[in-house]
Amino acid sequence: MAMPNTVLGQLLATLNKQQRIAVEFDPNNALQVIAGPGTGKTKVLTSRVVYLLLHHKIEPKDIVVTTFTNKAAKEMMDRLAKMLSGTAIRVDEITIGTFHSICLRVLLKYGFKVGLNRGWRIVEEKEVEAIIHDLIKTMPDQIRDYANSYKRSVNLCRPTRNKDEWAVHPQMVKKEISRLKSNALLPEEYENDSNHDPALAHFYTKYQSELGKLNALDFDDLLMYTFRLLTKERCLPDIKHVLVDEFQDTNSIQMDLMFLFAKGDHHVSRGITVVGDPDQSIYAFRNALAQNFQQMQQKTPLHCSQVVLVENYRSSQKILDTSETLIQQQIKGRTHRAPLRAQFDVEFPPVYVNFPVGFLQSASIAREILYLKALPNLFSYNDFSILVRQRRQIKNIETALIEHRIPYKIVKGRAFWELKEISAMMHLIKCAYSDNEKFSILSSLLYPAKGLGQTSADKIKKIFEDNPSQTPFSLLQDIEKGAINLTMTTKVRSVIKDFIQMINFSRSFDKAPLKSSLENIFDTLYERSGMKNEYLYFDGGKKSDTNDSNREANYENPRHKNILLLKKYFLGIDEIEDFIHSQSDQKTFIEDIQQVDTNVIRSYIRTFFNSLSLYATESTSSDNEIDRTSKRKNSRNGEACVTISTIHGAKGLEWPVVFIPGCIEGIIPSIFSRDESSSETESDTEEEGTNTSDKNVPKSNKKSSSLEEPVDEERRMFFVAQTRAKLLLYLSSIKEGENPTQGGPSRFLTPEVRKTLINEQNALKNEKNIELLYKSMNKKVPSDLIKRFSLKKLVQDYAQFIENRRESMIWNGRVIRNSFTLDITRNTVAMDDPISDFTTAAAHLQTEVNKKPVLERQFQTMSRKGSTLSSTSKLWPKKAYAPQANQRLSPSPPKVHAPTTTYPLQESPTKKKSYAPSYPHKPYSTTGTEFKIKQNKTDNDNILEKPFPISASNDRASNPKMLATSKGSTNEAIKKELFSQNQVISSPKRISRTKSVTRKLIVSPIMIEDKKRYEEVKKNGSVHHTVAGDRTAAEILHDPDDLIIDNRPILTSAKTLMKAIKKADSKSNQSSQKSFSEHQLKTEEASSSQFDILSQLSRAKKKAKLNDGEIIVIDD
DNA sequence: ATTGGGCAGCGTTAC
DNA sequence: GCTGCCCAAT
Repeated sequence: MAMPNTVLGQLLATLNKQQRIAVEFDPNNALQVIAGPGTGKTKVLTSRVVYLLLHHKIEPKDIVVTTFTNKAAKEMMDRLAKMLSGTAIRVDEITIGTFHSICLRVLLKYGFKVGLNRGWRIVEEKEVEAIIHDLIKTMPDQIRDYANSYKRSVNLCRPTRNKDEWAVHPQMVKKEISRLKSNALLPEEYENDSNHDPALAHFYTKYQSELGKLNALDFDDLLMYTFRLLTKERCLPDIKHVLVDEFQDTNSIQMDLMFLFAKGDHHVSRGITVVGDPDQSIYAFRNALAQNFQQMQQKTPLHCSQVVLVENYRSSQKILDTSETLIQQQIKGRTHRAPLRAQFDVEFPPVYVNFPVGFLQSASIAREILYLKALPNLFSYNDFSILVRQRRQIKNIETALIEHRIPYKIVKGRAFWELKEISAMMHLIKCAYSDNEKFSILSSLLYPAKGLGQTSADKIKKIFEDNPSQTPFSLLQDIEKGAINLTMTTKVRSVIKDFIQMINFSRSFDKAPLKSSLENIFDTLYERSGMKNEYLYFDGGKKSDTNDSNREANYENPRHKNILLLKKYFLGIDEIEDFIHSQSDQKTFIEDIQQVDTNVIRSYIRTFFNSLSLYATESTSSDNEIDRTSKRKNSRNGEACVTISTIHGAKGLEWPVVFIPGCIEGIIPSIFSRDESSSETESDTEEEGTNTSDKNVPKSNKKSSSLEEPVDEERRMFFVAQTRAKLLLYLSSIKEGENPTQGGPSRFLTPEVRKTLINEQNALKNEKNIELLYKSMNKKVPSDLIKRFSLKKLVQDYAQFIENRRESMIWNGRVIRNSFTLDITRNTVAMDDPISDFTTAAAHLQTEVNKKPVLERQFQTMSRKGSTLSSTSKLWPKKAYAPQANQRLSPSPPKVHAPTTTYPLQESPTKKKSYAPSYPHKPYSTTGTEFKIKQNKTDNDNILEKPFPISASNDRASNPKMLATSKGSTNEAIKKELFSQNQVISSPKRISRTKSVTRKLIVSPIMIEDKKRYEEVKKNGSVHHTVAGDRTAAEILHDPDDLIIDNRPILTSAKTLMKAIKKADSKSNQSSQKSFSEHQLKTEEASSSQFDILSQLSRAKKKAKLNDGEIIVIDD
C-alpha cells in the first residue's frame, strides 16, 4: 500500500534538479521542457506521467501522451509499465500514441459527426501519388499555364528529369496540399481565401473529391478531420493532462490538437507538458515548425513556463564542444539556450578527415572500426554507428563493411508494406473486400504480368472514370460480359474474366470461422493471381531460360517468405478487438457486424489496412520479427553489428562511436536546401496568412519563418548526428572536385568548429590513452587477454595506418590487403595466414596453389544453375588470377608485377603533401606518454589539456522564466540509466527485394560433378580459404568472438558492383592496354585505389553470379 | 497494335 | 527500385 511512495521517492531521487522541477511542476498549467540531446528527455516525460498518476492521483485514462513514432509510443508504454510495476495502476489505460493514431481512434468513434461515411479507410502514400499524377495529366490548360506563370503564388513545379523544363510535379502538389491541411483549411475555404493560388486550389479541390469517391482519408486528413470535429464538439472524455514528446517536430495543426485534447469535455484547458528541443527540429519538410515553442507560449490559454535541461548524460564534453560550436552558427531563432554540460570528458576530441578521393572514406571507416574493435574486451560491433544524410550514401559504406567483413545492419530499410509483393497482395485483398477499389483493380490486373498491359488498363480506367455512378468492379464485370463496348484482345478478356472469377471465389468464404475464412481468402488470392507461381518458380531467373521442366519450387524465395509473413499478420492482428469495440459505440454498425459474416470479414480487413498504415513500424514491418530472432542470437552468441542509419532514422538513439561521412557541400547541407529556399520563401509570403485557427499569429509566424533559413535545418541535422555520439566521433569529407556535384567540405565546418576537431584518433595514440578509453567505457584492460595482445603494437600499427593516409590496414607492421583475413584478436603472434603476406600476384598464386584443400570448398551446390560457372569464368579475364594484387586491373598488363615500392609502407613526404594539403599531417610522435597536445593556433589540432568539469561561472542560461542553474549531480545511477536507454531496436537487416538477402552460407560438401569447373577456376587462379566441413560461412568469415549468421543484404552492393564490372570490362576492352597501364601507374595512389576497386569487383563477380539462395562465398 | 523483357539512368529526409 | 526506352514476340 505504501508502494507508491517508495516508487515515487526512488524515482525522484534519480532526477537532477531541473528534471525534478519539471516533473513536480504544477499539473494544471503549461510547461515546456527544453531538453537538448542526452539530457534525459524521456526520463522526464515518463517520470512526470508517473508523478501525475501517483502523486496527483490522476486516472490513467485521463492522460494523453503523444509521441513522434509508434515505436516510441511502445517504448514509452514499456517504460511506464516497468516504472509502475509495483503499483495497481493500469498503464494500458493511458492514451499513448502518435497524433495520427490517436486521431484515428477518435475518428473511428466519432467520425460520422464530421460527415465521414462508414467504412472509410486510409489511403496509401502510393495511391496518393497516383491520384495526383492523374490530376496533373488531366488538368486544364489554363491551370498548367497558371502554374508555370509568374502570377502564381505557390510553386508546384520542379525541373523535369531530362530537360530543363519545369513542370507541375506530384510531390510539390502533395506538399502544398499537405501544408493547407496542416492549417486545417478545407478546399472551399481555401478557394474563398483572397490570396489563394488558383492552380493549387484546383488540385486541392479535385484531390479531395477523388478521396471522397474512394471513401478514404489521407494521413493529413486524420488530423484535419479530428481538428474540425473537436472544434465543433467536445466529444473526448475528461482529459486531465496532455503530454507531447518531440514537440519541435509537431506542426501547427498538431499543436492545435494538443490544446483541444487538453480541453477534453470541459471548457477550461487542463495541464499540458511539452518536451522537445528546437535544436533538433529536423522535420520542417513535414511542416514542423522550429518556432513551435514560442508559438505555444502565445497560443496557450494557460500560464506557460519553461524548464531548460542542460545536464547532458550522453556525450563527452569534447563532443559537446563541437556540436555546441556548430549549433551556435545559427544566430536567429535560438533563444534561451544554454550550452549543454557533459558529465565527463576524455582526451579524445572528434576526428575530422578530409579525404582526397571518395572511395577512401568508406574503407577507412571500416578500418578504423577494426582498430577499435581489436582492443580486447572493449567494444562490441553494436557500439558503432555510421550516420548518413542520404540513403544513397549507404551503398559505398555497405560495400566497405562487406569488404572488411564487418557485420552491419541498416536501420529503417524500406517499409515492409511498400514491397512490391506486399502491395500487390494488399491490392488483391482490397479488391476482395470492396467493389470500389479502382486503383487496386487496375494494379492487380497489371501485376503480375498476365497479358494485360498499360494500354488496356488505361482503357478500363477511362471507363471507370466515365461511369462514376457504378462501382469499378461492377463495371469490370460489364466489360467482361460485353455489356460495355471495348475493343480488346481475347487474351485481355480472359485476364479480366479470370480476375473476376478469382475475386468472386474469394468472396465466397463467409460461412466459416473468421480465421479460416481469412486464410482461404488469402490463399486464393495468392495462388490464383499467379503470384505464388511467379515467386516459387520464376522469380529472379530469366523467364526465357527457365523452360526446363525440372524446376523445383523455391520456398526460400524472399518474396514468397514476405508473403507468408504478411499472411501471418493478416490472420493475427489483435486490433480487431479494439475495432469492434470502438464500432459498437456507433449503434448503426453493431447489428451489421453481428448479423452478416461478410461484414465481419470486411470490417476486419478494413481495420487491417488502417492499422497497417499507422502501426506499420510496430507490427508489420519486418523489423520486429527479425529483431526478435536476432536478439535471441545476440544473447546467446554475442552477435553484434555496426549500425548504418540515416540521420533522421538515428534520432533519439546513441552509440559510443559514431561516424558521419559525407560532411560535404551538397550532402550536409543537402543540395535540396537550396531549391527549397527559393520556393519556400516564395510561397510562404502568401501562405502563412491563411492560417484560420489564429488570425493573430500570422505576422509573427511569417516573420519567424523568413528568419528560418532552410540551411538552418541542415545544420540542426548535423547537430543531431553529432550528438548521437557518446565517446568517439568521426567526421569526414571529400576533397572538392572528384564529383562535380560534390563541393568539398561542408560550410558548417567553419574554422571555429575545426578548432574542436583533430585529424587522427587520440584514443589510439598511445597506450595510456587506450587505457583511458577503457576507463571511459567502464571497462578494464583485461590482463589475461593483453598477454596475447600488444597495445603497443596496435598503437604503432595505427600510427602507420594514419601515415599511410588510411589507405590500407596495417597489422603487426604489415600491410593487410585483405582485411577480412585478419584476426584482430591477436597481434603478438605472427599472422598465421600467409595470404596477407604476399607481395606480388605471382607469389600469392604460389601460396595458394600449395594450399590445396582450400580450393575444394568453393563449389557450392549450384543445382539449378548449371551454367553458372562458365559464365563466371567469362567474367574473369584469364590472367586476372590474383585480384588481390593491388597493382592491376584486369586484364593484367605485364609491368605491374613489380611489387609496390613501399612495403612496409613508408611514404614520401612529397606525396603526403599532395595528398592532404588542407590538413597537414601531424608526424607520428613516439613519445607516447604525452597526450596533452599543445595547440598550434594555425592548424586544426586542439587543446586537450583543459580540465573538466566546467566551472559554474560559464552558466549562460538566461531563461527569464525558470532558470536551470543547478550543476546537477553526477549521479551514477542516472548516468547508467541514461546510458542504457534508447538502445537500438531495429532490424539487423531489412527485408529486401533482392533475393539473396538471406544468404544461405551453409557450405555443403563438394559436388564431384564440379570437378571440371574446379580445374577451370584453379587455372584462373581464384583463391580460396579453408572451409571446414559444416561450418557456416559466417563462422569462417568472422572473428570467432563475433559469430553471426550472415544475413546482410549483400546483393544490394553486389548488383551495383556487377554494373561496375561491366563498365570496367567494356572500358578496358576499348582502351588499349598500354594507355591503361600508364594511367594506372600514374601514381601510387591510383594503384592502391585500384586494389580496392579490383577486389570489390572480383568479389562482386562471384557474388552476383552465385545467388538464388544457394550462395557460395568464394573469398580470397 | 500491344505486351513484356531487357537495359540504362537516377534517387532527400519519412509519419 | 522505379521509369523510360528499345526490341522481339504475339
